This record gives sequence, structure tokens and C-alpha cells, in this order.
Amino acid sequence: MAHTLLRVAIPRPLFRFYDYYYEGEGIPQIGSRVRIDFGHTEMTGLIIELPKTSSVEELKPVLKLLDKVPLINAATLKFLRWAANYYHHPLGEVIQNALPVALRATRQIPTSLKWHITQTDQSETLKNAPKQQALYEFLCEEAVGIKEEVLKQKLGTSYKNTLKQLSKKALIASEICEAEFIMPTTMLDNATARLQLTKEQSDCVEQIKGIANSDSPMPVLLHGITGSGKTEIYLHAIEPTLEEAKQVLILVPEIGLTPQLTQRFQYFFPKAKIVLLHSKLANIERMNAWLAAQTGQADIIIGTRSAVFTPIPRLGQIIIDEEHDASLKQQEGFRYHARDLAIKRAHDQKIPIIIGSATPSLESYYNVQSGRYHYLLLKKRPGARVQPEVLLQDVRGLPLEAGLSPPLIKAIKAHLEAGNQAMVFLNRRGFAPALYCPQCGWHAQCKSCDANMTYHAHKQKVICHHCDYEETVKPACPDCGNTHISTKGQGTERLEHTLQTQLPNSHIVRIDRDTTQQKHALTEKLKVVNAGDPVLLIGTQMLAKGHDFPNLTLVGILDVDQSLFSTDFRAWEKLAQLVIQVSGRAGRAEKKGTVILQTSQPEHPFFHTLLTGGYLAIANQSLQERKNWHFPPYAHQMLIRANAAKQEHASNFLQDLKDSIAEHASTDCILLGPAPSPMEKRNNRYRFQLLITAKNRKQLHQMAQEMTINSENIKKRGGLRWSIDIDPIDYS
DNA sequence: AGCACGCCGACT
DNA sequence: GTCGGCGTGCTC
Repeated sequence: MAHTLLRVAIPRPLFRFYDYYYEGEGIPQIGSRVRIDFGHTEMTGLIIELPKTSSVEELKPVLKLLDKVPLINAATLKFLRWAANYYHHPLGEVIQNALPVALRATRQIPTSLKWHITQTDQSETLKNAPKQQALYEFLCEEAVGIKEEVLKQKLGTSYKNTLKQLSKKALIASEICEAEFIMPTTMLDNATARLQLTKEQSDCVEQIKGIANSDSPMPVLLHGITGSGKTEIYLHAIEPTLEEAKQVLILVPEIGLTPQLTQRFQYFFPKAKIVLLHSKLANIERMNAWLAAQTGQADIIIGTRSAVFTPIPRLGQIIIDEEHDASLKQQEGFRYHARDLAIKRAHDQKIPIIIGSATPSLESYYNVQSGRYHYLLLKKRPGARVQPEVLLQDVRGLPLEAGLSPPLIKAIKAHLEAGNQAMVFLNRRGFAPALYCPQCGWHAQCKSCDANMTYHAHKQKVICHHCDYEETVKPACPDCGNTHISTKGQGTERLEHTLQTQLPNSHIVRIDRDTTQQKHALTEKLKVVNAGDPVLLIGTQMLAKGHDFPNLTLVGILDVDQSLFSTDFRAWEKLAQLVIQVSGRAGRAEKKGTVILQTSQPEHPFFHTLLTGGYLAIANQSLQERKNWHFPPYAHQMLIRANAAKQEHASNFLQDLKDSIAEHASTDCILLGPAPSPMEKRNNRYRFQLLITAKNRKQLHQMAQEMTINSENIKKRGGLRWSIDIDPIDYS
């Protein structure tokens, strides 16, 4: 009786692997899923090794071998192992992140049937059955057989019955084969006329092609100002890769822009099979797209961050659009950065990678300066498009209404009356960020978090934006009984309210999480804007990314001052990115755009640098400062977080953890903490953190490894949860 | 992470 | 007397 030993990675926060044995039909292979008894629960794990011996005496048998063919190929598994190691996260959980939800349990990979004829020339016997005859003759043309999906396409819904009858007569037979995961109807017949590239663009494409041809191509940072046509560059850049019948992976930020982008690619490559991988797809849809990539059926895979883990057998090139975007980093559980992992994947497979942005991250820009990435700049907008003009509006001494200055309101009015569109950007939803009692000073506080509740006027509720707890607003102050409760500050809801009063004839469209909750709400609202009529847009972050509004000529940006004095060393980088990205929405067609930045600090050096030197001036200056202060990218960081039911549970754990590695901590490592997180209490849990900065990664890596080992011997009370965040970008 | 086992307080 | 609180330990 042949026993095969299997080493299985399990989707649990355990840094060990578990051995099982297998006996039964089929051959277990590395990369296949198995159903197992683990402790007291049944679950699904992945075979990661076929060891010759095991140190465990009494092994349990595998309950079921779920895959005949490995789900994860060797190259992908190697990549996942690297990622687990780099981010100090259990491999089993990393693997689970890589799999579509539909394949995390026991679902079998769908298969199809391939039909072929078993006897030649049977047209006589079928002369009274025209449908069967037609199908039979169709099958005669293809000796190797035809898949069911194709027959369904050609013959319509009745194909199943016809097949059954023919197979009953033993004229045809079938065999199991790989299913078709993409419906051919999504492809187009003809390409649309191609845009003529500008000189700058075609030079850029030539350079990219040159680099792509080297043995181990250097990553390219494509810095293209907003409206410079980065997508056009991507299209031309991947053309040779597709011609070689290789697959292309394109990673995009988490926004509803993927359909438009997909259409662009489909029109440019009408014959290409394109699949989409993002979180809004239904589980089965997503599984099909994933399998289309995994089996090599898809030519172009467009996806959000987790798509970086998709097994792609003929991967020939990777593109990361908006590489600076924060949504490329997962902020909970397995905290990976899809851009950094994509660079690693491209490097391992020796394939070209382009990372593009109008506002490159300082990490990437630093990699250009240190000679690791090749830099390409697109500084012109093609055609008659001009860059918007950015103006500072000093609001000191001005009577503000909901944070809007009279000159901004006047400008909005003028642009709308001229038949154009205007937009006001404020990154805060709700009516007001605070509800308080002017008599006794009471503030509506969340009972589970250290935070004010945001007042939502329409719902007549206060809502905590950190834990989503909501309460109906009471008519009087709960502390002193005063019935004149007041609000502080502004959100988009108040902006809408005020602007509707100030400009009663204007058509206002507010776009934020509250107004786009329903399934097609965002699409509907964008449709209204894209119709081109004079519209006043009010929105949060959601409006900052990628949308193209040709008739938009005025953008007002509110509330930028607090970023100028933030303690976060990335605040300037983020603010500069925001201003440039939001400004980029204006004046995309032939009309010149204007951007009005409201501030009470117009003489602040940030504005001077940004307005005279542009994004790169801010980038260079920030890099210099980070160099002086030994901040990333000149040093490396990791953040150890812990949370528990009581303060001391969280802080004691981190202190013990810190002590456990103290003797090994090198002198050029700086350990900061344990200290309370910026928001100490959140969701009724107390949060602490320990920030470690080091000159080289190796030291950090060793510490992280030691901590994961030591943590097992440290008492964890109050349901303590902890995590390691490598290369953190969010310190909250 | 689950889940069971085990040891103490406050109920029918 | 037992129900259930969560602290502790284990999972091939």
C-alpha cells in the first residue's frame, strides 16, 4: 500500500507546516489542494512539499485530494513563499490570499467535454434528423473534437439534447477536457483607428521596447503628467509581448475605472482575451477570470492588488498603473504591497515591468536616482490640451460659509454660467466632523473609539467613521440639557447644502461613500457628469482618481492646511499627489482649467515649491529631508502592532516582545515604543505599536523572525492580537 | 484562528 | 449542585 507523505500549508496564523499521508486514486502533487482534519475542524490546505520522511509518528490521512492538476504552479508557489518570508506572514494565509474565494474550500475546478465523431459518413442514417445531422457534420470538420462551450455558441440552447441523441446512437463520443473560462463574445471584430503618437510618446515607446529586449529588463518608472496619455504608452508597450503569445498582467488601483480601461485595451487589441480581477465580481465570475489566467487562456489580466498573486504560466510583462496609489498596499491581515511584489515577480521571471504615475511615490523615484529603475518622463499633454493653472486663495479674514470663501463661490458661479463644470474637493464625508454643546462643551463621542462622531444631517444621526457605530441625534445635550446643539467643521454633505442655497439654480452632484452606496449609483452619477451639462461636483477621495471630465474647468480644493503641519513624514508627498491628481481632472479637453487651493497659509514653502517647481521639486526636497532624518527610503521600517481588551495587555505584550530581542538589537536600529497608536481605543480595543527603523533590511528581517518565534512564549491576555507590518505607510 | 479542556463565581 | 465565564494549550 503506497503511502505518499504530504507537507501541507494551512490557512491559519501558524508558522508551521503539517504532514499528512495520502492513499487513494490520483497522484498528489505540489500545488494541489487537500481536504484535511486539522485539530477538531475540517479544512482545506495546499500541498507545498512531498517529503520523504516525517518527524511526526502518527500522521492523519488526507480526507480528499481536491485537485488532479496543481492549482498553483511551481513558479507561483516560490513567489508566494518569498512573499510570506518577506512580510513574515504564515504561508498558508498567503496562499489563501492568492486563491479566489470560490476555490478556498472544496469546489472542484469546472471541466468541459470535448466531442468527436466515432464513425465516418453517417449522413444517410441522419437524413430525417436535420439538427443531429448538422451537428454531426460540424463535428466531422474537427478531428480532435470540439468543446461543449463552442457547440453551445454555435447551436444555441438545444445542443445538449442533440448531443445526447447522437451519442446514444454511438456516432459521437466525448472526453473530459479543460473548460473555456472566457466567453468569446467579449472579443471584438475590428480595431478602432489608432491615435497618432506624439514625438514624445513614440520616443518613450521605443525606449521601453529597447529595455524590454534585454536579458533581465530594468523596471521602468513612467512619469507622465495627468493627461499625457500613459495608457496609450502601455498599449504600445505590451503589443510585442502579446505578439509573442505571452500574457500581460496589469495592476490598477481599487476604483470603478476598470471597465473603461478594459474597453481601451479591447479596442486596441480586438482579438485579445481580456479578463478582469477585482473585488466587486461575484465569486464564480472571479474564479473564472482567475482560471482563465491560470490556464493560459487569457492574454491580458487587468486586476487590483491581489491579482499580483495570480498564477500566469506565460507571463511576459507587468504594468502597474498609478503606482503611488495607497490601495496597492493591503492594510489588514497580510499587509503586502502589490507594487513591490510585482517588481520582485518581474525580476525573478526576467520580464519587463512598467510602473506609471503622474505623481510617482518617493520610494520609486528614489530607486530611479539610485540607478535601479529607468526613468521616462512624459511632460506634454497631446493635442491642444493645456495644463491647468493653480491659484492660491488666501482665506484669512474672509467670511467663510461652510469653509467656502466668497471668491471661490464667485468663480464656481462664473464657470457654471459659462456652461462648464466645476468641482469642489473635500476629503471628509458627512455634514460636520463634530457635534457639540456650546454651553457645556459636550462632544458626541464614539463609545467604542477615541474619536468624535460625525454628524450626518440627512439621516439625523451621528456616525463613527472608524467603527460605523451610529446613534440618532437627541434634541438636547445629554450633559446639561441645553437644546441648542451645534456643529463644528465641514463635510461634503454640508458643502452640498450650502452651495445649493448659494447657487440655487445649479445642478449639484455629490459623490462620496454615502451617495454611492447603491450598486449603480456611482455609474449613474458619472453618466450625468459625462453628459457634459453644467454640473457642480462635490466629492471626496473617490473623485481624485483617474476620472476624465472633459467639460470640467474649475476645481476647488478645501482644507489642505492640516497636512502642512502633519507629524507624518509622508504628509507632503501625499498632499502634493492629491493636489496634482485632483487638478488633473480639470481642463482635460481643449478648455483650460483652473484650480483654486484655499489656504490660510499662502506663504507656506510647500506651496511655493509645488507651484514653481511642480511635483518633482516637492519630491526632491522631501527626499533630501528624509535623507537627513534617516527616514524611508533611506532607512527601512517595520511596525509591530498589538491590540487587546485592556491597555496593559497590549502594551505589556509589546514590551515583552521588545525585551525578548533587546540583546540582539543592533545599535543602528531604533526601537520606538511601545506607544499608544494615534487612536488608542478603536472598536473597544486598546491599540499600541512599536516602530523599528534600521539602515538595512537584514537586521529588520532577523528581528521580525526572532519576534515571531519569541511571541509564542509570551503571555497573551485579553484576546491579544498582534501583527508585523513591513514597510508601513499608515501608522494609525 | 478555532476549539476543547479546565478551573472558579452566581444562579435555578 | 450546574451553567458559563475566559485563560491556556494544541492542532500533523
